[in-house]
Amino acid sequence: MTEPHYLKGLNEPQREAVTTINGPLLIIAGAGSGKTKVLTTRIAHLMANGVDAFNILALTFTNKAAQEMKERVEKILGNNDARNLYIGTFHSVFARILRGEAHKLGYPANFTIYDTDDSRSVLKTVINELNLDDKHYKPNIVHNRISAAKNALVGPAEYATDYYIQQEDMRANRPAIAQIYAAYAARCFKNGAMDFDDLLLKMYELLKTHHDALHKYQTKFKYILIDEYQDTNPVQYQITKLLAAMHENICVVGDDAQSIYSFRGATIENILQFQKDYDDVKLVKLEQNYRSTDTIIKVANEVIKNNKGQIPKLLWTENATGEKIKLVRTMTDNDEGKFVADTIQEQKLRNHYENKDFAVLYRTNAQSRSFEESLRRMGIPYKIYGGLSFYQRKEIKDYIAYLRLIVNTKDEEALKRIINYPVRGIGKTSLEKAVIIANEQNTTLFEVLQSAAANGFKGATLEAMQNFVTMIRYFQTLMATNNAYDVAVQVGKHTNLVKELFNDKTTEGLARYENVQELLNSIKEWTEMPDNEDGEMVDKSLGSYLQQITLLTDADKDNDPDADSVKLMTIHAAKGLEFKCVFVGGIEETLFPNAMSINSREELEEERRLFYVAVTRAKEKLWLSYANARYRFGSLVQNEPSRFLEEMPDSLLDKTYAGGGARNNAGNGFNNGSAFARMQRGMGYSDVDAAEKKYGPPPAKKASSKPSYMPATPPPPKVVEHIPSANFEPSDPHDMEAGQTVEHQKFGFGKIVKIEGGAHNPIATIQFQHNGEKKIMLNYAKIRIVQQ
DNA sequence: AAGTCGCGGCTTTTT
DNA sequence: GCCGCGACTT
Repeated sequence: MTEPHYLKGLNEPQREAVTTINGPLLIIAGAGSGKTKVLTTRIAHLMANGVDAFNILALTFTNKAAQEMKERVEKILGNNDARNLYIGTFHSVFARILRGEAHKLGYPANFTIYDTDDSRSVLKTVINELNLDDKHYKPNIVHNRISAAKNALVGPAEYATDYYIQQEDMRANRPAIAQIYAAYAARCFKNGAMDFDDLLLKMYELLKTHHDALHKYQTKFKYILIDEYQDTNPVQYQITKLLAAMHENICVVGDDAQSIYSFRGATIENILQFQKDYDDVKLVKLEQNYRSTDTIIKVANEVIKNNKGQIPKLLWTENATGEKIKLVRTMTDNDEGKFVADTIQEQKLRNHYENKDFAVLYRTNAQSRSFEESLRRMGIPYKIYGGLSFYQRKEIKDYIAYLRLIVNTKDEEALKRIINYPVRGIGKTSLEKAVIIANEQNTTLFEVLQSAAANGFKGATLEAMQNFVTMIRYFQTLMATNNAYDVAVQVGKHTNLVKELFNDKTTEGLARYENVQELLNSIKEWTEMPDNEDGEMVDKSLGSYLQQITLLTDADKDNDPDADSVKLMTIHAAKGLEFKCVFVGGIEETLFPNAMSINSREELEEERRLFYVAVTRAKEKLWLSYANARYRFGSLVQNEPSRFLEEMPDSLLDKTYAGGGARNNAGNGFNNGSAFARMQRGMGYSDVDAAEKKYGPPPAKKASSKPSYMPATPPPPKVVEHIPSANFEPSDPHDMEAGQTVEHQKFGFGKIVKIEGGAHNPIATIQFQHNGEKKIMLNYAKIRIVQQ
């Protein structure tokens, strides 16, 4: 028997993973171990052995990954049978299923999908209606809490009665969250809307409560594959368990070392539980890395071994040793940005890299700014993933709100957003009145507007409401016979939305107009794209469009993935990706590991896994950088180098200094003095000596440096010099309170006037003897309590 | 009713 | 340092 061509080039464990067709299969796949190749080849192998694509469900982490896998399967098989695969993210696959089944749960088929902003907005409304203070019950805090509950399969009733949960809410002084949760869930239902978590939760409910639906999908999905299994949460686990129960042909792929989403309920327990839930789970480990140099792999291994509790495995590679990892210290975050831009320029010239070979990774979105600025200044094309997305822009949200309302008039969030935009004379007062009536009559806001006369509205307001309703109704008739794009164009015309923006000739107005045009183009593109995935229907309706648009991940929104540009993103967003050259920035205590995560072993280990993910994105070259000080909340804050840096062996590192102004950096061999160290001392930086001891003297500024490369950082304001006492030992911020006499490392002695800002980030107002009154962030400043 | 100004809160990470 | 919100203005 001849071996199928696609098995050639697979190593032994890969081959085993691919050819194990039946039964539960757990693949532990280290970073860069050919996981995607295994998954796609396995799907191809299933199909080559007679499995119908209709019977395969594959759950991936992004829709883009799904698309790519589909294409690769088609390539392997040399036909287009793969188009019938059911493949996508958990959220988009379930949204698609729910669209057909929503009526069973009392939702309209065209249910709206609320993104995080929508959820918070609804929460704010609900919180105010319950006469609670939204300053205390902050919508995002409440939302996180509700989201966590949903992901753990805890409904409102159980939430209210669970002793442990209630204790937690009591301790946080937020006892009414249970009440808010119930009201929020009811409001979403009334609005005909599901939030992100509902897409999972309602899918679970559907399978749990509707036996016919369970049977239908169990029968359909004879083979199930799940990627990034370490990042699944309990709802996802339960859903896939239900779906797989009939055939038990379930293959999950994950790497516990890359589990980085516990904050949204993911747990690697799912991997361990998997082995308990099924009999005879076959375990395959993919440990050979094909992506990175040996040095990168060694460093990654060294760091991750500091975590306790892992599934035993060792990543190894036959790849070349490669260069040492460049560990770079800079003075400020702006210098860090300049260093990255300079180095990219240099590497392009010297080693013929292209822009797209580079990625800049960071812990928080806020860090993108300094990189962005430097790259722009150097004229290097770049693209930022994440942060404020296209669809979060006001003008886009407004436009989409119209489309949402047309599809689902129950969607109160959408209605409120556009009822008076553009201005049509339905002001705040009238709207509030209508909301009250809707709540009293337990009907929707749109229905109140529809019977505005009967509800006592008069004159111009009445007329405006009637016109508005008539217009929306008109769009709905269009929708019955037109595709998403045609309806969207008509909306723009009739509402004057487009004209209004067109007439705004300011720069921002112009940008907004262009954004709306881009939106229309993208709708057009979507409408014209062939979409016969399951061969059942070609649905180019507005409702279908809206449901998929909300679920696009950042990677999916990249409309030109082949563009030659440097890529900037958080490490989370870089999961599953690889780049020839990687910069990881801001590797400092309080940033990475993040200050929020240093209080428990679990959280710290997740930060370390995140660091591991960052490092293993690099194929050829890796730069790790940290700044002595960086701007945070508008002021310069000093940070220690990250503890993770100490976990890497010196022998694999190439430590350099790239202070503000150094044009040339890594490995340039300069070593003629320490002008920068002196300059830093003069500017009041205190950690230069320590850093020099640790990392050796920094190379001096290159004599020919252009003035434009001088530090952009203004010198800190003059302070009256204070020499800390000999026994200076910073006190715990939690021990500080108003009235105490304290000593600040730099500002000297003073008295705490008051402390604000909550326990997580206390800010003290301190009256100093010689330096006036200052606001000090206690988490960062070094302050000693002198006298209670 | 709409626009302007100043204050405060914010920074984890995302579907 | 930026964005959103509320208060205040026209």
